[in-house]
This record gives sequence, C-alpha cells and structure tokens, in this order.
Amino acid sequence: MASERQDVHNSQVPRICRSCEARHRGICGVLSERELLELSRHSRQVVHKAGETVIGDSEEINSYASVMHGVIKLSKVLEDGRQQVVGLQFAPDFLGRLFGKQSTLNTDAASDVELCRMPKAAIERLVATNPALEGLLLEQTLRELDEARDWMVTLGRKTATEKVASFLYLIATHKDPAHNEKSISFELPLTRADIADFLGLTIETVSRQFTNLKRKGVIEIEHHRQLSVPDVNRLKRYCG
Amino acid sequence: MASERQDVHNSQVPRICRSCEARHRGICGVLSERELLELSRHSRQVVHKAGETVIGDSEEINSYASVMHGVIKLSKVLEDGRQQVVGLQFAPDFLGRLFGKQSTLNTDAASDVELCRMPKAAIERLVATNPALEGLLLEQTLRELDEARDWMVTLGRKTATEKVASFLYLIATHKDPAHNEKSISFELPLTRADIADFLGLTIETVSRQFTNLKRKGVIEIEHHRQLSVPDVNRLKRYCG
DNA sequence: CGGAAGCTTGAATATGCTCAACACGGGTGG
DNA sequence: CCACCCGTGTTGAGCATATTCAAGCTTCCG
Repeated sequence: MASERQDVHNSQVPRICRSCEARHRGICGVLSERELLELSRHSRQVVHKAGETVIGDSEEINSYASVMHGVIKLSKVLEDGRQQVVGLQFAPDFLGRLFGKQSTLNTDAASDVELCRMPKAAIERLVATNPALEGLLLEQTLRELDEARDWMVTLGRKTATEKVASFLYLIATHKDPAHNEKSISFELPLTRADIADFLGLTIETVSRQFTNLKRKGVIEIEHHRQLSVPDVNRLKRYCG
Repeated sequence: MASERQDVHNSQVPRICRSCEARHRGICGVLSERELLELSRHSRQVVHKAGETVIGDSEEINSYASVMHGVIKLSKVLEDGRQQVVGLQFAPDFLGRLFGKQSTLNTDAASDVELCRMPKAAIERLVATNPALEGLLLEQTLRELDEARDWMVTLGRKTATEKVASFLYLIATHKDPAHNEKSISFELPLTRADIADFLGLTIETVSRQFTNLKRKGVIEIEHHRQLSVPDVNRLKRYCG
C-alpha cells in the first residue's frame, strides 16, 4: 500500500518527498524540480495522534501543511462551548487559510495524522510566482466552498436520519471514489461526538439514528466505528 | 451617491464602465486598460427584478457577471422542495462558479439587481493570463468560504433567536462596515421566506423571533422590511 | 372593491434535546 | 489475574423548541 513512488529522475526528488501522496496529487505536483527542492529543504514531516490540536483558534499562523495521511477536522466553537465542525480534510489537501495572519478555526487531528509542514512565507512566495500553484489552490478552495454549501443544506434542512445518512454517504464515497461495487465496508474516521458536531446534533441522536438505519438494514454495524453498507444507492435514498 | 468615477484617462475607460462600482473594487480593477476595453466590448449590463431567476440549478453556464447593484441569493433545493440559501452576494462581487460547466445552485435576484454580464470564455482567458485577476478571485473565494463556515455554525448550533439576531447583525454590519454609530437603520433585502430559507427555519418561526426581539427592545420594526437597531452591540449579544 | 402576497399570531404536535442509567472494551495497578 | 476506571457508545423517559396547520391582518394592485 505505502510503496514508494517511481519518478523518472528519482535522484532529483528530495528524499523527504519520495513516498508522499501530495507529491503528485497535491500542491507539490505543480512545482518545478527546483522549487520542490527548495521548499523541501524547509519542510518537515510531523505526526499528530487522534484528538490532538494542530492549530487552535486565533493562534498565529506561521506554517501551512499538506495532509499526507489521516483526517483533519476544522471546527468552530461558540463562547458557551457549542461546537460545529465546518470541514474535513483528507490527503492530499492543502491545509491552512492562505494569507490569514491568525487562525479563525480549530484544526484538529480527527484520526492519527501525518502532515508535511511548510513555512508560511515560502508558500506565499511560491503562490506569487507560480500561477499553476495559485490555480491549484483556487481549485481546492472552490471545491471546499462547494462542499461547504452542500453541507449547509444538510445542516439547515435535513432531518436527523437524513443528516446521518448523508454523513455516511459522504464518507463511503470519499473512501473509494471509484465505487462500482454496490456494497462498501469502511471505518469511520470520527467519533460519535465529532459526527454530532459535524451534523449539528447531539451524540445521543446520532447514536439513535445509527441503530435506526441498522434496523432498516441500510447499514451494518460491525464494531462501532467499523461499518458496512450493503447497497450504497439505498443509503443515498435516505439522504433527503 | 451614484456620481461618475474619475479616472486619469477617462477617455480610455469604456463608456459602459464609467459609473460602475465593480470598475475599481471588483474584478475590473485589476485589468489593464487594454484588457478592460476588450472585455467591455463583449459585456452587457442586465437588470433583474426581485424574485427573478438569473441562473437555475443545472443550467449550462456561458457567462459570468459582476454584481453592480442589489443582492443576489444563491440557493439549493432538495427533491421534495425544501430549500436552503447558501450565500448572498453584494456589489461588487463576482458571480459564477469558475470553471463550472453547469450550475450547481440557483442564482436569484433577492432585490432588484443590476449585473454586468461577461462571456465565460473571455473571463477564463483573462484568469489564465492575468495572475492578479486569479489572485483577486482566489481572495473572494476564500472570503466566501470563511462566510460559509461562519454560517455553518449558525445553522448547526444556534437557536432560532440567535439565528435571526445573527442574520440581522450580518445585514446591519454589511450595509455600513464603518459602523461607528451605535444605532443603525436599514431595509432588509430579503423577504421573510428568504430569511427562513437562509436560517434553516420556517417563516412563522422567523416572524415570531422578530416580534420576540422587538419586545425586548433589541430592534424596532418600522415597516416590515424597514428596521432599526438602537444598539448594535446589544444585538450582537443575542448572536450566541 | 376584490384578490393576492407578505406577514403575524395561536394551538396542537413532533422532532430532537436533556438527563440519567447502563454496556462494552482497553488499560492500569494491586 | 482480577478489580477498577475511563473513554466511548447505546438506550430510555420526560421535556423543550421549533414545526405544522389554521386563521386573520395589512398593504399593494388591478
């Protein structure tokens, strides 16, 4: 699974980048050899355990990162503690609000996570000089905006069952975009609490909707986080 | 108020652009004289009455636009008719999902609206050749994403009163970003039905929360759409 | 004047929340 | 090895908030 990527001129590719997902699909894919070499000199791979905070709200930003492995959870918290998850990021997403001086949200590791951390100034210099990079970030931002707007429909207009079904559908299809199979089995990257915060529900309601969907045969719960969906299209019909 | 802008070489500025808000603050502000001239040749100002659809969901996109005046409402609809407003756009925002082949949402005139419509291909050519334009669009997209995420917190985690207060606060501060005054008076650009669809509530609940806030003295309802807020900071405290 | 659109209000209902108890599994320490 | 605890998840009973359904009001316009 984690086999090393093959480059034509592997010797030219920085060591740190050889087995990196983002190397081809992420932002580094649009960098020249020279740019990549320069950037890699100042980059560092970092690991976070599930639950750890990567960057807290209103912390100063002095680096960006690429998600290499795992799931990142972006969330906002009201003064009295109510929390809302406003985005999930998977490999090879770029992490960090471009041009932001300080963070406006919490960036947490939802699962165990590997990141490739890059200095803020270096990225911003590259964005200014490499239109392809700027274009790629524009496309990611547009995609995130699309996703956010889809999610607003879920938050504002769907019932609890539909919300949970929509979440499961999101995860199921994201894991394996080439979903030619009717059935899918996967592990949830989020706790029930995280799912609740994502859906604007309580833990209890999420749990009830899981058992609800299970009773209807839409999903099978193998082991709390380990699920399978016998028929993805049937699941989709519960998404509202 | 709607006085003509003064340019150093006004003669070089296309006639159609002379009294345009977007000319300086919007996308046209980053175009060269030559680019602007070329673009203006293929642009057309269009007017839409409140309630009219500018672009429907899944319609093919063959133009972008700048908002010159009025408020645009972006919304999504579920199969059974449930609707969610996912964004509002004001002058001088750029309108249209870049690189999209067909629309993924409804674009409606919330108020009477003036747009400057520009051919899709022309804009995309400019984006590809003018990094400043690409940068400006990236910044607008990032701003929209920030707004969408703020709104997700409102949709997912706030009570009906907080939602309505948040909406009023949004409109009040957007009208007059230099809000040195304690009190503000303004006209709502949306009907109760639109507000409900924006907030994920029913019309009735929105109405009840208006009278609720009125009774508490947080707002004064002069004439349905015409409101005044005696103390903006007091309103803010109801936003959760 | 009649009718439609937009808004408000009331009463009954339903959906999801709160509070509380319990189940399960993994880790720690006696 | 067992006892215990803690984190995570499930389930139940009662309750609160927002919805539904229904009626009525005002304003605008033909």
